[in-house]
Amino acid sequence: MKQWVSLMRDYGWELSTAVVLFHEAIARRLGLNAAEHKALGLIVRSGPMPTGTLAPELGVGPTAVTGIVDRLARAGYVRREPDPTDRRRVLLVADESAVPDLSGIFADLGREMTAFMAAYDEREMAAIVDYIENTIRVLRAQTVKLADPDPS
Amino acid sequence: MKQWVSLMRDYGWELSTAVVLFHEAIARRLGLNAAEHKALGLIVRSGPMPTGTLAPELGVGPTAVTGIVDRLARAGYVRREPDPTDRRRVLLVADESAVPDLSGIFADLGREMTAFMAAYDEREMAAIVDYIENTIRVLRAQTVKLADPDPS
DNA sequence: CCTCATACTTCACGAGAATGAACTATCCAG
DNA sequence: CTGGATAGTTCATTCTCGTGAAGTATGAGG
Repeated sequence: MKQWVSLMRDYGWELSTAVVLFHEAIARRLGLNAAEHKALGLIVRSGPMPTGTLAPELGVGPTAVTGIVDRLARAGYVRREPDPTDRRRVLLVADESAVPDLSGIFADLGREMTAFMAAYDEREMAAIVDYIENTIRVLRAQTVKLADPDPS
Repeated sequence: MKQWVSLMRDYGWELSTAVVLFHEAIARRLGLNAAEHKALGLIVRSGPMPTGTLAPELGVGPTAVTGIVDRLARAGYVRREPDPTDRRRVLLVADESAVPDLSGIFADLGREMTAFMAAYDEREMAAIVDYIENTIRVLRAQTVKLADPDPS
């Protein structure tokens, strides 16, 4: 069992690198820099959100968000909509239709993932899900620890 | 079996996000931007390499590498050494000793990963390794496809 | 040797993006 | 209704970083 440890360490590193490079490739394909890509991801996943919510998530000041959203809006990936409940606010809504060739990439990705995962039985699948869940948990914990140098 | 598919899609997204945020947190902790972090990773993993090798990997011109390496060298993460076989070249060598608090993070990460992985038996472990291998393969393939918009 | 190519650096410049102050519009508490 | 707080934007400024041209040093072929 001991030999798995170093093996997994290498695999973890390679997977991590592959994920990062994949993200970078997507951003480049969309013509977005890191901050814009991150912002778009947040808007797509967390649904319509006000501008102010984005600033702390991105780690930039509120003024920078205006520029980031300007570029995303100009590219057509998001649009600004007034918040009906608070007219000071501007809700950022992802424009799904404006991601032309990327849907093909994600479709390919999903198809290929599904293809090789079809070979797993229930117990193997459960183990994989467990592995992923725990990896996410551990990564998040270490990320928090990295952001907070002095946990007093 | 069908319900796994959408479940895995969400997990894939979350894992991917966690990995990216972890990388960003490391870079910030080291005081490095994306290019510098990427360069350091390449030097650490692929051993001593000449400056010129880095430029295409980072997607920048050779002149930019000088600045990137300057910052890495000033921070103490790498040092320049003359190539004994070709005195025009400058070899970039990672300085392992200059990563103080980060070794603790990686030690924690490895320990926690090892901890929950101890519960898997051989067959489960094999499934997980297979999953990781295939995911890496698929991600790399899609990354290439993204970089090359017109595969003629 | 002499010439040309290669490896890296230096420098001046320019593009991109984040910042803080100031401004407008809106909400809310008293 | 009035004063103060909040949401977002605009503007001028500043900073970072990559580029291209030019310079230095070294290697390789005739």
